[in-house]
Amino acid sequence: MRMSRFVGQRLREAPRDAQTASHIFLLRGGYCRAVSAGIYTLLPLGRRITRKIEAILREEMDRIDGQEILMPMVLPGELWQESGRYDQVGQELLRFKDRNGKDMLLGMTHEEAVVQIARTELPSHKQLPVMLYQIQLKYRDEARPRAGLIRVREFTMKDGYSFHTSQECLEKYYQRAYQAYARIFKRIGLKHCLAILSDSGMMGGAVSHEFMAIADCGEDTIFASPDGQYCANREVACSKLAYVREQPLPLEKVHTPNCTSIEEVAAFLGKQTSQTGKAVFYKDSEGKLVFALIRGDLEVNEAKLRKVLQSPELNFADDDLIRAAGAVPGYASLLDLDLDRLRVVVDHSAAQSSNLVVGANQSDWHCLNFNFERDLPDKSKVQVADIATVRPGDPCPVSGQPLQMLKGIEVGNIFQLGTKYSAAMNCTYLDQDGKAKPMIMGCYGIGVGRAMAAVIEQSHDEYGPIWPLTIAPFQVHLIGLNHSRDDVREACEQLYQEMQDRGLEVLYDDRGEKAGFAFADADLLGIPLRVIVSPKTLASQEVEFKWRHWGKRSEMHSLNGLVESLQKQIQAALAEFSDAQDSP
RNA sequence: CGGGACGUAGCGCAGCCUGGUUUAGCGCGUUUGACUGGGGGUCAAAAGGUCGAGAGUUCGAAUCUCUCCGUCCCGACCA
Repeated sequence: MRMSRFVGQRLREAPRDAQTASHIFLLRGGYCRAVSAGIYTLLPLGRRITRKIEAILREEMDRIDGQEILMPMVLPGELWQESGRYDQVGQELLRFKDRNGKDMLLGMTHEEAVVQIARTELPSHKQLPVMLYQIQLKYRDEARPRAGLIRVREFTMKDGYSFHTSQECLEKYYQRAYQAYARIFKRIGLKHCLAILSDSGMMGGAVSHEFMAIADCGEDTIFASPDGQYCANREVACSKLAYVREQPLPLEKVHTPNCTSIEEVAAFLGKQTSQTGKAVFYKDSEGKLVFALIRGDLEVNEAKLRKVLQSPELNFADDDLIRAAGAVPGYASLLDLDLDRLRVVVDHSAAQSSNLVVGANQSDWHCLNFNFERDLPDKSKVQVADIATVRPGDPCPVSGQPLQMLKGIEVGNIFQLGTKYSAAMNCTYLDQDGKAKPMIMGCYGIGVGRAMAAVIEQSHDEYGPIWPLTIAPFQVHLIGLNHSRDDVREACEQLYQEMQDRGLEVLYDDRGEKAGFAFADADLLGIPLRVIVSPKTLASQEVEFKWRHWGKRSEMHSLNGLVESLQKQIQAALAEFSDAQDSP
């Protein structure tokens, strides 16, 4: 491709809206343009990259026996009513009516659509297992798109769905998918990518992993053990905290005027916050009050609590609701409370610690020496669970080592769905025994544009992206300096022709711009190999070449045999990514 | 949905507070020409604007008031 014809202007300055490296460089380099909040057009540069990522995705999905299909982005509401999600999912699902007034929606994920296919196309156990995948647009009406292509409303996703006759078969396939994902991210060039335990959220299902590209701008918080034995999303991460166990002392009421916060109470009584119990109130999906009790120095993890309560929604309760249940805000306590009027969840930290300071359920009074086992004889109305937010440095649940906190971009995820959708939507097969059974499903997603952005976050310098050869928009950037001179132009044209003949992907800067201008553009394009032709190099029948990741350093190479040499270097470099080709 | 900021040419900004010599400027980019030629060069000329939209105040509004829309940031939410 000749740069004089190539669409996508480089910008000297980034739009003010762009904050993260990937957002800035994607816009400055002319990879994409915003159309609306979280909605982008990919320009040729960006599209060339996503096509390469998509090609890798197809290869790896095919290698684990995936079959590509293409489902529509526009779906009838009734299909989602079958699974129950039409009403469950919130405003991220964009609903609208067609001209006949029929409920329609834009697909944000395709379980329903693929189940519709599976239940008609796969009637027999003999056909299973099967994995169907697609690379298709999704739409999620995000409340807050951000960071360029990292969090968008419309995006391309590779989503795959597997169908099995047994949990065992699903687990086996899940392992293959896991391996395929590891290969994919390696081939795409994501260097720091962790597979972590995650919350399956609205997807349902028991086991799931998220693949996180570690990057400071990532939205997800990860807790990782330094020895690599444990790695989990903050939403599910747990730790092995030690709890203070002592001989229980008698309950004692103490006057604590104007001490409505844990810090105030602890300071007033001369205690550590970890010697107190904190009451946190929420309102669940049905509007019922939730009383969460946790050790004073810890925070409630709402994602965990939501799961314990099986409540998709959870909001802080207002004081009126708390009072209505008979509790006193600021001094609330499980003691002297009618537990039928609310839901109670007690964190292990509060259930297992001895002699905590808790509220007395009376304004300006607390109780010393609360012991859960002793002081709440009727445990039937109380759930004890892990609802604590892990803190950096807390001990790893596996190794006991202090957990590190990392930020990550979720570039992919895999779920063992089980029969959630097949059961709800009557997706059954006839088994050997002649009985209809629901298929056991898994699902596997990767965001294409987000993966591209994540690569920039991990691989750039102050001048622009540094693309891995496997997904680079071009392999070679050929630049002619003093391009108006016949000898330079002719040498460039000849090289350009030869590179194309040999199948190299080459972008040829034939614009005749000044060196500084051309180099600055080249840095923003981030093409791995750069070849520079100028009167200076031609004087010795040479050209200059360098790898983008070298920075400004370069080497000379004789014109003779140049293209062959580049081809070899490219093959060698690609081979470094392709030990991923080994069978799992 | 809560908090904050912003909206003037493709991009970055000034002007607004204190309304009127503003025919709305500047830098980058774009077009034309010349000189240049190794890290966004110099000179000359040019094109490009419903000042986010609407209403109001005023003799007069980019500037003051109100409403709406849009965008970004923090939080909430997020298969």
